[in-house]
This record gives sequence, C-alpha cells and structure tokens, in this order.
Amino acid sequence: MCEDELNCKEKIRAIHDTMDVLSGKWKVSIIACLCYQGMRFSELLREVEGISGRMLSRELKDLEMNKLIERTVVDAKPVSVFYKITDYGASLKELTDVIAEWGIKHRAMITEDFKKVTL
Amino acid sequence: MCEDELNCKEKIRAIHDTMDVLSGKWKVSIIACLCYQGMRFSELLREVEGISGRMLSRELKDLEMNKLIERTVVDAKPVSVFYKITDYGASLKELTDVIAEWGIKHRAMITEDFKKVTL
DNA sequence: AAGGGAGGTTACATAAAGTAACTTTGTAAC
DNA sequence: GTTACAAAGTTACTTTATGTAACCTCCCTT
Repeated sequence: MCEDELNCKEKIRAIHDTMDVLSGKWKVSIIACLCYQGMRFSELLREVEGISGRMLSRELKDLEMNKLIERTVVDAKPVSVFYKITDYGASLKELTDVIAEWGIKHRAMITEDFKKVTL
Repeated sequence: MCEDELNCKEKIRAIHDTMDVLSGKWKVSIIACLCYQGMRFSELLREVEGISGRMLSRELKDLEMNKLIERTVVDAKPVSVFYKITDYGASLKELTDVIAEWGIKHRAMITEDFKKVTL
C-alpha cells in the first residue's frame, strides 16, 4: 500500500475515516497521554488540561467502543477505574507524534512573529 | 528539539496548538487536497466530499488567516478564485499523510472484522 | 429572456461542547 | 459522629459549531 498511489479523493476518504474515530478536540490528546502510560480518570483529568469531567467521560466511552483503549475497574477500597491503551490504539502513536511536532514548530513560529511585531 | 524529551503535558500542549489551527472536521482534508494542487472554490467543493459551500467558505477563511493557504482572485471573464497552499501550509503534508495512512489501515481492519462476523 | 455556473452569504435548525451543580461510596480529620 | 473531601461520573442548562436550504450578483450560453 504505497501512499504515492493515493489520489486526492482516496486520501480525503482515508482522512475522513481517521477523523471519524478521532472526532472532537480531545481524543488525540487522550490517546497521546495514554500512550505514555495507563492512568485513572482523575489523573487524565489533570493531564489533559482544560477538559471537563463530562467530556472526558464521553470521549473515553467513544474510544473504548472503537477498541482504542481499555477500561478496568480496580476493586480497591475506594473503587478506581484504570484506562490503558490497546495495541490497536498504540498504532496511533506516530500520528500523535507528528501532530505534536508540528504544534511545537508552530508555536515557535508564532512566538518569532510576535517578537518581530513588538520590536 | 528531540521528541523523546517531551513529557506528557508538553506533548498535549503541542497537540492542542496544532488542533486549534486545524479545528473542525474539514481543515485537514482541505489542506491535503491543496497539497496535491491549487484549485478553485468549486473544485474544492467537488473534491472534499460532503462539505457544504457555507463550511468550505468559513474553513478557507480560517486557513487563510493562519497563512496556511493563499487566496487569489483571477480576473478572467467569469471571475474565479484560486486557492493554493503556502510553504507554511505545505509543512502539514506529513501530518496529512500519516492521518490518511492510519485511515486506510483502519478501514481494512473494520472490513476484516465485518467479514468475520458475517461468515 | 431563461437557465446555469462561479463564489459566495443569510436565515433557520440541529448537533456537539462547555459550565456548574449534584450523586454515590468511601476514607480521613475534628 | 458529622463535616469534609476524593474518585468517577451524571444531569440540566447554555453556548458554539455544523448542517440545510434558499438566495444573491455577475457573466455566459442557448
């Protein structure tokens, strides 16, 4: 499956397929976070800055349905819930890396522009 | 700037930075499309399946404001408007490639699963 | 002069996301 | 023993984003 063979419409269909699974502004972040290590609901809430409990709850359900993450209820004294990436979910790591890399370059560029304007 | 040095929060911030620019479900597709070749409004409308004129118009404005694409009015007999990717926008090509590649693998997997269920 | 394409915009309707308060179970603090 | 607080959500309500359809102007063809 050579990427160069893709024509424009095929590529756009493939992009839509990915976007359907990763819809919304939080899923990529959650996946990236769980690629570092599995963690609990409240830990995710702290790591994924800005997300609300309501959205995190929904997004985790979606991701679980798509078999990208796994939910385990840990029967400890105060019951806790552990989320971890599946092998399939881990196949998105390259995607999160590339997105993060661009974000870093972009921030650097914006910061440069800002300096120029204020000099 | 080595990606391995990124901790979880830094990576998530970088992802948010990218997502802010690429917000909504159409921008990645539009960028991918214009990475193939510049084209007119009506051509984009045909290539990016499912998008409405209203959304295409908005998304193109956003992308132009972020200097990812360039808008040129061609003073032909019926005036036409040409959109092309900027050098900066072209820096997103790898991102669109990776997203498209995952979409292809994902579709293949879904199709496999479907076969198993219906056998 | 009627119809159609190009490049949009406007008004209205629905879906997704954000905010804040509330629940339940359990543990620790006063 | 009764606040008080954490975990993991849910519910009700508000705001924003997206979708649908009709409409507009300019020019061209039939």
